[in-house]
Amino acid sequence: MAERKPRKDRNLDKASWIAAARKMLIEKGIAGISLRQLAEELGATTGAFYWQFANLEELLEDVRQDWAQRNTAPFTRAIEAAGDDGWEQYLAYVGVLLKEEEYIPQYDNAIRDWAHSSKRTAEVLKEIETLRIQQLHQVFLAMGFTGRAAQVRAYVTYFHQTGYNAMQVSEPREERLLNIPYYAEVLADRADLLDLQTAEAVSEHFAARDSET
Amino acid sequence: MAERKPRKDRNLDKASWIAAARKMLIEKGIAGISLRQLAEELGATTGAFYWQFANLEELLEDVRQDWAQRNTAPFTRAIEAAGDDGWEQYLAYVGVLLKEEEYIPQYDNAIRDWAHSSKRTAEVLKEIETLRIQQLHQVFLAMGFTGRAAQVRAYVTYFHQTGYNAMQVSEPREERLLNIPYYAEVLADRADLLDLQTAEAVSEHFAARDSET
DNA sequence: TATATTGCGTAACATGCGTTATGTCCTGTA
DNA sequence: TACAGGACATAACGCATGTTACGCAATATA
Repeated sequence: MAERKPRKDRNLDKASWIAAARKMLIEKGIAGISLRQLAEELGATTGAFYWQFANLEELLEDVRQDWAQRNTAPFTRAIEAAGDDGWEQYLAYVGVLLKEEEYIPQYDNAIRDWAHSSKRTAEVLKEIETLRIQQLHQVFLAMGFTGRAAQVRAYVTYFHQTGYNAMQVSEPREERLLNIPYYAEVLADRADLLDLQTAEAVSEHFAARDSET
Repeated sequence: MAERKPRKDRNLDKASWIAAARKMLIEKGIAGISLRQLAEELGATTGAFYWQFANLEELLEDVRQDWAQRNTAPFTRAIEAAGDDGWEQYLAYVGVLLKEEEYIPQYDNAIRDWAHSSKRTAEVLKEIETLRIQQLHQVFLAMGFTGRAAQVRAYVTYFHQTGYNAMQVSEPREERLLNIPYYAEVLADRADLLDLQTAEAVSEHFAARDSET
């Protein structure tokens, strides 16, 4: 039962606890996080935890920062890499959403839930969301929309994304891809993508864009 | 400390507990609900609770049903009262959203949070959301949109609403009203409301519609 | 080789939780 | 007026939680 492993094999640094907490937060929500379960997940005990952190809140604050960085940076990178053209920026943004490799929508959901019971989390969430909407606003300005029209399109796009994630839609990937051109028509007023009639065509349109950079 | 009130004054029926639980759920989320605090809110103790319910789960199931009814019926009523015209139905739908008297957006948020930790809640949520999206789909069909275009507009409208609520936007009411015409232009492809240049004009447009029925 | 420090494991504490057993007052009925 | 049952309050049980005190082995240092 002791099973005390030699020092070299164990590597319980802060990052390990943060990673385990992130996983547990995404899977079970903030209420599902407990120190004992975190420790068990890592094959350790609560005693080990208090060597790295002063208390649970200190870990949770690190998780908030982990989220802010992981789920924002991919969009910033993609948009900046797309150049000055607004339409290209929009496609790059949607590309990150569709891949769901770097950006983890469930991470967003968990943070949003948590924000309802934690003032500090609500603070961080609000800060990041303001930043994201400003990013989208710039994209629509670059597309040629002005004033309230650009603002509203940024809102609709981001709220739609948030709502889609929050609902955990169980849409087949093919259906989702086939809808993309219609979203583009509604949100960006561009019919360009309506020519893409199959899911493969939509997918390739974004895949080709990836390898360009 | 005893402070036992006479029987006539107390009225601890099921509805009282459900109302208290609804309030607590909306304010603090599902994790903030505890039997002892509920009892304290009602000036009672946990003993009183178990006279009305077999256990906590039984109350929570009643809360789920309370939500399903309270936050769905207003839209159904408004749309049916609007007649056959799709555009009128859309305006009626937005009217309920704007009033925020019957429909409580925070109640939706709390249920959606809860759904992440409760399989049964996720089940009820999914059922209601499917129903809501079908309602919107019918509205856009009545407006003349067909096939995937009607479907996507139903999605965007509902996801946008969900996202707006989930983000707890702190938008001044005047700003929100001024944006409404632009939402209508994007989502319903109708520029009718763009003539409304002031918040009062938008507000009156929906107020006039209310008193018609 | 002796010692100090790092890096944990172990066990206990106080607290809050849902639930239950039991006691007790109030009210309706005869 | 006596009694039965409804409508609670009270107190305790078992459990999970964050936190802390303490012990101990592995490593670094001298």
